[in-house]
Amino acid sequence: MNSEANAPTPIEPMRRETQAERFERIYKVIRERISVLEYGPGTVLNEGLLSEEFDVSRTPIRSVLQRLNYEGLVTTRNGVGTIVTEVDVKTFKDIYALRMRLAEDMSVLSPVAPSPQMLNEFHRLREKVRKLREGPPDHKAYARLCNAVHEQQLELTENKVLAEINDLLYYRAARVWLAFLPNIEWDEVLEILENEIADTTRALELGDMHGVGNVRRQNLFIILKTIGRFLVGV
Amino acid sequence: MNSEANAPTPIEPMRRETQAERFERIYKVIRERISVLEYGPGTVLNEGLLSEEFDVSRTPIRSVLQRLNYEGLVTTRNGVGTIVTEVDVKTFKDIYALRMRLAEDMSVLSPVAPSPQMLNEFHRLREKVRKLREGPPDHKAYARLCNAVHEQQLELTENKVLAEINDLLYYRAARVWLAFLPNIEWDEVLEILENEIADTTRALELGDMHGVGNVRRQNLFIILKTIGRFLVGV
DNA sequence: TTGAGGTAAGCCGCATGCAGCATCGGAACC
DNA sequence: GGTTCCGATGCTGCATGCGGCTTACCTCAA
Repeated sequence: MNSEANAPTPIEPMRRETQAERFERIYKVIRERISVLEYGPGTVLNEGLLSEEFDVSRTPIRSVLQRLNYEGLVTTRNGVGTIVTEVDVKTFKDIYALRMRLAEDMSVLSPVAPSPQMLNEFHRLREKVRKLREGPPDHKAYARLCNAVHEQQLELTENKVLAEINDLLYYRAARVWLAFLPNIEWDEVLEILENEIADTTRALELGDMHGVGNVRRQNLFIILKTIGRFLVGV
Repeated sequence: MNSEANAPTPIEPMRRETQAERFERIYKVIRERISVLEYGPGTVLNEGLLSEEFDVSRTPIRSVLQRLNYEGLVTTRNGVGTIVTEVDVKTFKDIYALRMRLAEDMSVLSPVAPSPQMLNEFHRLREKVRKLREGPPDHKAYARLCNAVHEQQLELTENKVLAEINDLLYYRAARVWLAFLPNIEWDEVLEILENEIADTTRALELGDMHGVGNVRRQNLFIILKTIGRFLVGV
């Protein structure tokens, strides 16, 4: 078939996927499904079905689910299945309070100088939000966009450990916000997001990393307050 | 044998250990061994040997090792074994910088009012340090004491998520300090620890939670600086 | 003596069979 | 009709055999 010179693929000539790479791939797929509420809280994940879908045995699937378990996204119950967690109000508040602090820390501890590529990426994300505003509500697309913004924000610190923890906390509680979207005006939701991106970009262009942290912090606060409006009775 | 009234064990009448409990037990044993340098950096852990020691198959041992892997305490390499990680200098600094911030956060976010039991516990710990100062250097006992102090400090916040993260970061990097102990005067090491406990107790008695955070922060700074003395050449 | 190549042993990653647990529905009894 | 018990079903947890990877040692040749 192939080989025999010709060099059709200069780099990565048919390299098979590593174990670790496959694990990471499956992990991220399932995590995203949880984060965009494709697997909503209470959903029961079946090891057998997942192993069929990803064409591996139950063993590696179990590894992935165990990791998601440690990260608080699912809980596994013997004889039943692996269940996507509900985030209780107290935990949600704890996480957001902490994320607000960490947003400041990020700009204090080891901020990175904003690169042109990064600015470009933020502009691109803002454009995507604008596109989304024109169409009808699409919560999944919105969620994916939030994930992408989050991904970029992780790049703003050189402190890898801090970035890791931010990542953990984001995926652990961000989906609560998604669950509240139906109660909120669609355009308002997107305006909040676009504002955050715009403000962040502005601060980045000025090299004002402290400002970037404040924007993030303020945004988390807005989300916390907005959700709080619906929790007064609880 | 038993049963037939008599009630020899009023509570927990011969209840077998749950899966989760066994997992937690094995996990904590291995984590402690790593944290007190019984398994020093570079040590190769063998799934087969561990499964013999704990009298289970390789499967649950693998679960525990995978968790330790996610937490950054070990890395598993195919065909070789599970290796206790070395903490590189940069990561160490990142973690301590973060822990210093979190020490403040702990007293700001959700401090708990100090209870008499807690004060008692701190007094007890201080007594233990005094005992340790009288004897010859015993790094393992010192390490266990540090773990115990850490455990108590986790009780100082009601923010469970914050406590979790503190725990993760502590076990991930605290053993670096232990590795430097041979370079430092034994009595100085214990004095630092006793001072921290004493200062913390004093602040707790005054209900000054902010002070507690500052004491913790200052102590982390001392450790960071002390280690820094030996890293100038690196 | 030194270097390289090959071989053998040991370990982890995966697949799979089996046992224990949880749940649901039907049947039997009150 | 309502309730309780029990059996069937399906799922996760565990044990284990096998394949692939890594490494160390031994051999042989330069």
